[in-house]
Order: sequence, then C-alpha cells, then structure tokens
Amino acid sequence: MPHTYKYPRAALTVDCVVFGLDDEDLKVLLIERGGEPFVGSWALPGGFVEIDETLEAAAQRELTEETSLGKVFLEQLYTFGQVDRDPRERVVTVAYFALVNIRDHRVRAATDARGVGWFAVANPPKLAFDHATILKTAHQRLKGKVRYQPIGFELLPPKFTLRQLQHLYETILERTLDKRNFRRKVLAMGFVEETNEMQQDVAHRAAKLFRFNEKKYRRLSKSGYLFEL
Amino acid sequence: MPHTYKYPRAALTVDCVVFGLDDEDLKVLLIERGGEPFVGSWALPGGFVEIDETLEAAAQRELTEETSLGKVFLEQLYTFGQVDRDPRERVVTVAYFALVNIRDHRVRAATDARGVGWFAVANPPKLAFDHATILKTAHQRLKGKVRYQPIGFELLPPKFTLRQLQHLYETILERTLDKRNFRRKVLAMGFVEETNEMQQDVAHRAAKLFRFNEKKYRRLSKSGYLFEL
DNA sequence: CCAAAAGTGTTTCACGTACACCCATGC
DNA sequence: GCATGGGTGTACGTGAAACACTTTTGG
Repeated sequence: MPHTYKYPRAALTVDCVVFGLDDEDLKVLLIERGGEPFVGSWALPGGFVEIDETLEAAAQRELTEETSLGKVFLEQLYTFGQVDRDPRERVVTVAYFALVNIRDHRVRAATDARGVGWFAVANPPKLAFDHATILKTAHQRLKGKVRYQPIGFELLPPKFTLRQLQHLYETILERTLDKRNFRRKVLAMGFVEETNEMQQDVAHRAAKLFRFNEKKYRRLSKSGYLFEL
Repeated sequence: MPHTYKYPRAALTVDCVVFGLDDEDLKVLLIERGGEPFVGSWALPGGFVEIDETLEAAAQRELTEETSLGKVFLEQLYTFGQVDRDPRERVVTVAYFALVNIRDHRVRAATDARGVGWFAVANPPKLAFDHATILKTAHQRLKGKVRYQPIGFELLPPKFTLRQLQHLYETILERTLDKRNFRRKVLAMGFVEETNEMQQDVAHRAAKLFRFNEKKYRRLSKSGYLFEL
C-alpha cells in the first residue's frame, strides 16, 4: 500500500550504540549487515521507525530484533541529519546509547543481521554509513556522563566488587585511579552498599560484593546531592 | 508534485528554543502561530526540514524566516518523537537551543508567524503542541551546561561588565553568588580579558568592560583546562 | 552630600591527592 | 610458601566559601 505526500520526506531511523565491559576493554556491539547497502560491513544495530511507535520503542525493538538483547538502559544520544549520510536517499537517524552487562546477555544475530559481535571501542572495524562518527560521539558522551551520573553500574552485574567498579572507571576514563581514594569516595556516597556476600571461586582472597542502591541515590539526588567521580 | 513511499513516513521538523537575557529575567523567544493547528497560540519557532538541507540549516532558516534573527549560537537539544504530539499526523521534531543577546537583535514576525515576543522562562504562556516540555528540557540543559561550558557569553554583548556576567549566572542558576569570589574566579580563568574601555552613561561609578577571548579559551581547553563555575 | 555600584584581602575549612604495608586465600 | 589481590590511615596542599569596607561617579 503506497503512501503519498505533497513534499518529499526523509526516512527516519534509529541506531543503537551498545556499550559493554569485559575484563579488558570497553566494547561496542555491532552487527554484520545482511542487506544493501553495505552488505557484509559492520554497523550499529538499528532500523526504520514505524509510524506508530516512539523513537525509544523503535530503538528497543530494533535492538531485540537484531541482537536478541532484552530491556536495557537506553538513552537518546544525538540526531544525525547529514544530507548524504545514506547513499540510497535522505535518511535522518536518531542515535541512542545503551549500557549492558556483557556476561548477562547472550547476543545472537537475527532478521537482517548476518552476524553480531563485541568489538573494542578503541579499535573498531570499518563501519557502514557515518556510524564511525556516531560511535565516537557516543564514546565521548559516555566518558563525560559517567563522571556526573551513576550510570556505570549498568555495565556491571547487580553485585560487584569495588575492584570491578574501579576498573570500569579506569577503562572508561582512560586513566588510573588511586585505590584507597576511590574506595573511600565511593563508600562515602552512601548508595553503594555492602552485601554480605563474597566473591566465589577466585584464586586469592575473596572480595566483598557491593550493590548499587538506586532508590537511595534518587533520594539523595533530590535533596541536592551531586554525584561526581 | 506528489511523493510516494512504500511505508508511511513521519514528517520531520525542527524547533528552536531561543534564550535571551534582559536586565531582569531569562527570556525565551516565541511566535504566535498564524496557521493551523493551534492558530493564535504561542509556540517555539520552527518548521519542516527540507529534503536537501541539514537539520541545523533548517533550524537556522526557520529562525530567520519567522523571527528575522540572523546567525546565532545554536546547538542540538533533543529529538521529540511522541506519537501524538501533533494532532494532524505523526511529526518528529529535532529541537535546538540558541542563545542570543537580546539588545543586539530586533525580532520581527514573518511568514506564518503572526507575532513574535520575548517571555519570561519562569512564566511562559500556554504553548502549542508539546512545546512546554521542550522548553523545560531546554531550560534544564542550559542550567546544566552553563556551569561547565563558557556559553553564557553568548547572552551578553561582546563587551560586558563583571556585574552583568555575575547577574547572568545568578539568573540562570537561580541562586546568588559572592561578588568577590566570583570576580576572582572569573579573572583567574584567564580568558575573560579586561579591555581599556569603561561603561558609559551610568549614574554611578563606571565599571571596566571585559571581553571573552574564545581563542584563548580553546587553547586552554585543549591543554586540559576544565571550565567550571 | 547622597545614592549606587565598583573594587578589593584574609581566614577558615573541606576535600582531593599522594603514598606503603599487612592480610587472607588458593594452589 | 608464594602469588594474587583485599583491605586500610595519614599528612599535605589547594581551592571553595564566608565575610565588610573604602572608592568613584553622577545627579
């Protein structure tokens, strides 16, 4: 069924920059394109926005369809509207960035994605469209944001050691942090709580596991507290 | 000439939240709509994105067309995609926010704007569409951004007194600041330079005029300096 | 001479930063 | 017993915040 308009219209898509963290690096989730254009290239998961769904719903849907990822932390990043960013026709894309805990989510290619994989953000493959620009923008945003909002926890399992948390910040901020100062600061915040569980199956002294108490954070936040790291 | 597509497409618009500062308040520039829907209502200036122009170009164009404002500081804010935000059909809008020096720019209604006016941000009239939400988002962004980026200068004339600058921050941040600490801090930054001109025609001791040296700021910024106020 | 705003220093306190050693556990 | 990471306290310096009076100018 065709749809006709008086003036030409740009197509509207969403793209998702999904970050994950493994023991070594900050990673980004990419798909191998199964359709034209750029067949066989790596690209950000994404696709067309349906006429009756919100932008965020479209981002969630595309993510699930192409990578089988479930509900994740998702935030709008920026809208890219260069006139020739898609060789076929004018396409404007609303980019989202997402943070997930890699080990909790098995990814699997589907629909028009031929493959899926995690790639080091510092060293990604050649990307389709202007996705390299989008990735760079997302990475900068993450670096800036992580210092002023407690979103890093999204990259960790629900219970984590302080070492893991520090490693996360060191990886994203690309600098080392002092262990004692880091621990003191994090614990002083009050919303990173000790559980009474310990790390299991490690070949050295087991560390305490901690948990991010989001309710407590919200409460503090409302009464003027400013997160900063 | 009709344009036909296989799937229905959302229309794409841009809207501009233009902030200005007068002696009293933070103001926002609104237009009185001359066309349906919401004829006679106040709204943000904006309109449809042409098929061969970038989003930012569209924002600049609409601003000039509707309010006769020339080139201004413009930055992408957020993209609003609620399904029913426009009663006619699905319209996704990319919102921009702009900062201008009110006294340097005479505004004048044109094209489909019946009127133009500056309104106190704290107390705006009822707005068309979801523009109240967009305005609130822009205001929050401005409040956050002004502390970490030297964008406030866009709201002032090229030469300004430290009192004006302090007043600007007090207005946007909605709190008072200590005069001596403020002056010390601003001058310590190094890129707010004394000119050898003085205020004219004031009924009291004339103040020195200062100037924002953007080049100097960029240089400092690149070598790791972080603006903060 | 009065009103209005310009301009100027010092003290105090909190917080960021730098830094090194002993402890617990698994192999 | 050794390798690996867990866990802890103190001293120092910088920078933020609080605070009040004298000077200049125009009317």
